[in-house]
Amino acid sequence: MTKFNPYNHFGFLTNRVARLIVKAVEPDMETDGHCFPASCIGILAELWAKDGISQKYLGTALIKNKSSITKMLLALEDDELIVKVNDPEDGRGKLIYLTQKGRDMQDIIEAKSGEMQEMLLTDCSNDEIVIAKKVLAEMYEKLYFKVNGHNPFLHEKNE
Amino acid sequence: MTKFNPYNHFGFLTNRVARLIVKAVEPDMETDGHCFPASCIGILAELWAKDGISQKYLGTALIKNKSSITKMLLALEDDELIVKVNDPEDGRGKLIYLTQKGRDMQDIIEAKSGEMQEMLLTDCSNDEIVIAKKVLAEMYEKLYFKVNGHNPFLHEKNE
DNA sequence: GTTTTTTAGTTTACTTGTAAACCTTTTTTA
DNA sequence: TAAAAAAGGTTTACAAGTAAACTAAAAAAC
Repeated sequence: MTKFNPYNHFGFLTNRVARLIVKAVEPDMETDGHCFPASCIGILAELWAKDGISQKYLGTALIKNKSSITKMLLALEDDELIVKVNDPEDGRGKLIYLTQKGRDMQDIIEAKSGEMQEMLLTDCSNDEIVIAKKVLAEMYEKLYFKVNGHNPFLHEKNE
Repeated sequence: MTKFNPYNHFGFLTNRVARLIVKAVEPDMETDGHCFPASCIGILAELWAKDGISQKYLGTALIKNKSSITKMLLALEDDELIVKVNDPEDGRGKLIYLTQKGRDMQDIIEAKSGEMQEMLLTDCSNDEIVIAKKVLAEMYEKLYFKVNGHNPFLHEKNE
């Protein structure tokens, strides 16, 4: 058996990088006074891409179950980043919309993300970064389909 | 403000891909009869790279706190994948070693990881895959240093 | 060399996330 | 169209992960 090299495995790399990003970003968020949990950024990301979506959709997109979504939305509602509206076309459903504050958060987070990328990837060329994103996006779409049985919504809206 | 494109952000991509991989792999693990939780693979990965390490190290490597490590090791011990040994050189410490069963798991998991990569990356060239891994490894090392104040252990052992 | 401080790991109490039962509305079907 | 099945969300009960207090050993300070 050959020695194990974790750097060869996307499961290892994506998991560690994702966790470390959260860990690295959290203290910044606190000092900036944005008090919602980092896990909620995923919900905001979906809403920035498309405002007014259902909780069910958020669940499949974020790979979380519906009770988790309910709780996260509660936190975002408390911070006045989103509002819940009864779906006029379906008495069961609710639609989630960003508030102005929620929309404003987009620039802040995108800026932070860009800063981080620059800081972390000083030894990578622009081409390499583009390729890395392409490969990850490819995995994302294939995995999403495998797990959820349909393609991610974001893609249609952002091609 | 321009439309948000999540595919441009490593925070989004790594987080989603990492979660989806776990979700996609879990059912396979159950049918194969490996009953330890997927989160524990991270511990095994560290041990495959270097057997006989401390719990403290596992904590920093996995970005988990020490009580989480204690619990995960309990699960792995129950499944007879690892053993805990008192550190002969430090009465406080314990060293974690793989059992034969734990070592055998390496091939199984590596095979699964390879299969997955092939299935997911049919539209990417080999070169692109290598570059993507390089970029992720770069981020991993920089983030690891930023969060933990020193470089990852694995790197020294697997260059 | 004794006292103080720090460190590795465990235990206990809490927080966050999930599964399962529930309510309400919609869709299916007969 | 009435009855049955399914679907979106919430609530409740549970599981997994974390923080903080604790134990015991080592290192540092004096």
